[in-house]
Amino acid sequence: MSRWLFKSEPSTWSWDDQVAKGDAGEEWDGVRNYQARNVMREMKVGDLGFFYHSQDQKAVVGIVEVIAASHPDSTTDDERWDCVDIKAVRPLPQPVTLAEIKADPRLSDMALVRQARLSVQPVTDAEWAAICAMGGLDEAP
DNA sequence: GCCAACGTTGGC
DNA sequence: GCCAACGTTGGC
Repeated sequence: MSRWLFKSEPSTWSWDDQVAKGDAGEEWDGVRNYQARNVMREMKVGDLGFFYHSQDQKAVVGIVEVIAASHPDSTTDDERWDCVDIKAVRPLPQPVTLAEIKADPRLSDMALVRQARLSVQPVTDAEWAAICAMGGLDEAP
């Protein structure tokens, strides 16, 4: 099972918005970037990901699960763009900030650090475990 | 609010 | 196919 990271501006789509959707989840639509789209095409149902708030908060705030594999983005007729559906699983007891991530040598290769503008990213198992621990989870899900 | 990074578009 | 111009994102 693979791990991912989804970046969102909270003013557009926040963790609270995601939680409010419950188990029904929501399309991660609106991505118009080939690299991010290609990342989503690799996702499988049951994969987990981090939910990251860009802009003001700049922190990983929660964990989401992929509940539908890549399919056409319903917000456009342009067939180039696909997206997955995700649902909120649980918040991190303590958000992990970008500053903490940048300060941790284990996380220096993360796309979050290397490619700030990529909105959907892969996360390695080691990075996943490290951030879960930093976020206050006893055990990485 | 500014600016660096970087992706996209369009003219040639 | 190249590259300049332009637009957007996101950190500071």
